[in-house]
Amino acid sequence: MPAKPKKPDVVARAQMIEAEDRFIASWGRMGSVWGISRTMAEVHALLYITGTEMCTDEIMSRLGVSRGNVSMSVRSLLEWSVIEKVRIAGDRKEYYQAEQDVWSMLRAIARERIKREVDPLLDALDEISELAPQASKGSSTEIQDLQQRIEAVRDGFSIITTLSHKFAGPRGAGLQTAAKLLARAPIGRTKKHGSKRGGTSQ
Amino acid sequence: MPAKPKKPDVVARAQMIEAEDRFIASWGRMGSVWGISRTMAEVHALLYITGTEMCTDEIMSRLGVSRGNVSMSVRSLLEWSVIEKVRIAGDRKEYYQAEQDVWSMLRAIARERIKREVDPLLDALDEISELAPQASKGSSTEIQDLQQRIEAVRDGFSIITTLSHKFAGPRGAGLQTAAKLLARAPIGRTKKHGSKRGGTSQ
DNA sequence: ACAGTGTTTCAGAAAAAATTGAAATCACAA
DNA sequence: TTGTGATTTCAATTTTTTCTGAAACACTGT
Repeated sequence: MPAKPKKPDVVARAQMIEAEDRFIASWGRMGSVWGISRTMAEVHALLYITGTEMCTDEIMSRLGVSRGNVSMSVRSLLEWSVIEKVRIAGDRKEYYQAEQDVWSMLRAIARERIKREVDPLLDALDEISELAPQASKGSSTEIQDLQQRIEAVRDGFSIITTLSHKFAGPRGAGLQTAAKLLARAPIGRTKKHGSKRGGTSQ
Repeated sequence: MPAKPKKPDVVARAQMIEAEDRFIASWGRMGSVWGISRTMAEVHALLYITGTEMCTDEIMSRLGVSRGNVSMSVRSLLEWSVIEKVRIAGDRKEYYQAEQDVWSMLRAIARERIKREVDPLLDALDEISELAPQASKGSSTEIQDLQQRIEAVRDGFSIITTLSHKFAGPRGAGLQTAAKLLARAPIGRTKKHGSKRGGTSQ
């Protein structure tokens, strides 16, 4: 048990819990917006923000959700590789711990989202492009236009996917370095949100 | 009225409709995954893939959805600036037409998604960071760690937002050029999906 | 094999989100 | 201003998604 350098007073402790809860709530809310179940996002937030490994029961009681829900959420998070199992000697329970490196985490999230949100669309577009009447010299402009529009979308997403795979690949600092690198290149202009603290820094 | 170079035969015409419907269905399905109402995505898909300006009733009957739903969807799409109103002389109805440039469209989508999915989180994180007990030399490691974790997430998203604003800004070919530029830089490795046709081409 | 823990599954319940449809509102020509 | 047709709004409804809880299952030590 690591020594507590200074025992935080009761007030600070309460504030910490409050801040954690708010973080969990915000992350959970975003989860919904991202098409992820709120609980799944909350479990992740809890493990990340506390940095502690926790077992099912601890998660259940802290978030006030059912065992089944925690079980399902944990499974998805493991698939996403944003948390991992931890075994604790002399304890039969499974403990879970969040990836603590933010960029690893963001890459993992990006990867999963591409997988869910872009790949299926690309597959569908390929299929549709084949199904549609083929454009050729003799085709009506309608047919040519249709093919051209499908192709345009397909190519756009294809480029985005390629890019993402480079940046969000599980190994390497792709996203991080790219982001930092590109953040300085003057392609456009930054907008607000540079308010508090270092912010965009670098 | 532009001449039809070759009147497409009935079969080709049917195939076109079929392809359009499939495109609409796929885009709609993705809409759900993206946290957008299915109808909103379908309306956009319809306007994009046909390239035609359409009025409320045409959209209603083609998609088989209610007037109210079309009205709401159209309003959102206008806010997203992925479609625009068109007035047709001597007609009292409003017509709508989709942005036809794919990169403009993708940039608009990216912009809106950042607005919905990242900005509120950044704001929340700032607030939480203030609310949490402030770290200082005398603080317990718990407090320092908490602040450090909040900060880490904040900075990550902050960089992503900055980047996105550069790439997805309404004017300029930010995303397109960046994508093309970066697509060749060997940061990682590409994976599948280069199957049919030009693919990632350029 | 079995007792004791811990985990997963899944049908039904609850909650959230999307959609309808009709009344209210608007916009414009006469 | 009034009449007409188009559009918007929103309470009620339908559909979809998420969550619960308890039974089934799995693992481990005896």
